[in-house]
Amino acid sequence: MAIKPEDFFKNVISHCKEYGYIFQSSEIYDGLSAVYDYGQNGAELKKNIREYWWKAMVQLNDNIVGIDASIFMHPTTWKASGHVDAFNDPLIDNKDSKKRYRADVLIEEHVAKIEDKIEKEVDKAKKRFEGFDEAMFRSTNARVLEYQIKINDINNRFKTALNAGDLAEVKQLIVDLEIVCPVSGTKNWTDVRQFNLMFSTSTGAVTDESNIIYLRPETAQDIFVNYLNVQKTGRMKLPFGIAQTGKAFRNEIVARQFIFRMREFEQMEMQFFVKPGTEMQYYEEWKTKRLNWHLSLGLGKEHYKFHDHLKLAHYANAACDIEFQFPFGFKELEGIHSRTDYDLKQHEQFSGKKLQYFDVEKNESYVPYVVETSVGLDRLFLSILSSALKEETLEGGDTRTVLSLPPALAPIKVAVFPLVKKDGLPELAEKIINTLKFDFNVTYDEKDTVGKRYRRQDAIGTPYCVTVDHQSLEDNTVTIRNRDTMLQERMNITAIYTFLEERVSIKSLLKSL
RNA sequence: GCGAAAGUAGCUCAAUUGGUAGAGCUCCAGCCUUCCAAGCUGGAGGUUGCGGGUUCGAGACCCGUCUUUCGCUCCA
Repeated sequence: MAIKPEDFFKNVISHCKEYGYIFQSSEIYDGLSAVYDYGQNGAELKKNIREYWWKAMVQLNDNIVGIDASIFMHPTTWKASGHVDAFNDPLIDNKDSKKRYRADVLIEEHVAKIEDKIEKEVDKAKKRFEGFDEAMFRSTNARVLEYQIKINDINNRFKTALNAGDLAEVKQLIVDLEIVCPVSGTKNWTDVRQFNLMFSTSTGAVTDESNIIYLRPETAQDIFVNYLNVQKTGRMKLPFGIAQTGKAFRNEIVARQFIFRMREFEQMEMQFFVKPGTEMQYYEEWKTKRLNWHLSLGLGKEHYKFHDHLKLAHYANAACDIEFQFPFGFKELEGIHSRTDYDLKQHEQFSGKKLQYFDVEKNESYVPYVVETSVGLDRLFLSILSSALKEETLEGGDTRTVLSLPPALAPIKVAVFPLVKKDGLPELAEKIINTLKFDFNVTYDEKDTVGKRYRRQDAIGTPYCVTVDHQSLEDNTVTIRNRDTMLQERMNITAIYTFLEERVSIKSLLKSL
């Protein structure tokens, strides 16, 4: 009974909503496109993933420290990083070919065509007249002058419109010039829109150009601008890393596929500073380490693959993605980039401050190279949740929905039930909860038959259920039932803590690395 | 952004050519019940995404808009 990937993905989304993992933002107001909220279970799962990453990075590596920097940064940061200039183009789409163009390029190309016509006139005249005075011809020939006036008009209109931010006028110009799409040959254009990757707001009570401030589109720059602070105060020696988790914001043109691409999302990044020339060694090392971290979650090796970037960004000398097989195909989960000294050098240049490291062995100062690991927390969440969700057919033809989350990451670690809600069983269950709740997230349920309660916990991914029965009152033993195998074993109440500690703690997961 | 499909109770879905919005599950209060969802009684929950229009009458038809999924596009 194969289920279509498309339908399966819909199941994941509705399961997330039904069991308190993810809600659409502002749902009662019809929602906000590509923004989602984590519910009571989602927040726990997300927190556990973050904690596992943080401890694996910061706690297990004595040369990596963590910071928590702010979302607002000095506007010059984004000039230095290249984000301000990279995404500021007026764009227009042709509705027939569905191709997107930069409006300024379309107009420039049109102007270039008119210039070609002038050149043709000049060439023709050159051949016709002996002792041809080109400058004189250009300034007096009626046809050339007409073309030249046209060009000047276009350029003036375009400049005025652009400076005034009048995008309707830019479109009108394209319409007036009867510019057609090179692919479809039609003039069926959308409106001109200005796209900027970054969200902006302003500081202070008065809004004007001077106090525009951006929400960071990536967390990496916080680490670069704090590089020297951390290195000096932490007495860090190369190679060392700075880790950070936090929100980033991108005004995506198309944000889709549930929490895979959101406008507000959370990154977990680590920038590893190394001696120039050693970066490839550490690049390879981190590729291996990060893949192993993912594999430790037990979602299945076959779901992961590396994708090496053939076309490198201007700052990188090596880059790859760890891709995961989502319900909609293999997509980027984590990026590992060798960023050279590009970022620190840019910040040196724009800030005028030296961001160098004094190497006592070589007795010289230099700007370190950087190897970055950057994973999307929300994507990680989706990878875990979508591979955990299963519809099982049991003996006897029953089906059950089970969320086989890695036990250490599950929102609720254990549920405690009284077999029936009388005869003192609820009281004993409560006692057990009181011994466990300081170390584990525990829940209690006495409604409906115990079988039904097991299934409820299966659906939210609780790895273990403890059931108190009449025998418990006599010999202090309970049954503990495994989510995945559905098998039960009987143990003494005092043994529960250690049993769980070995199976559902972040510590148990860290030890497996 | 373009194109396609969809939006009715918390969930999954009904509602004849336009004629009083229903069911199952869930949830809540009880009853019954000695370990894997299905027993009994009662109850809650909906301006049919939102706004207009056509009509005596709209969940259905028309227009706009929002949201979601899919394809294209985009993703230094």
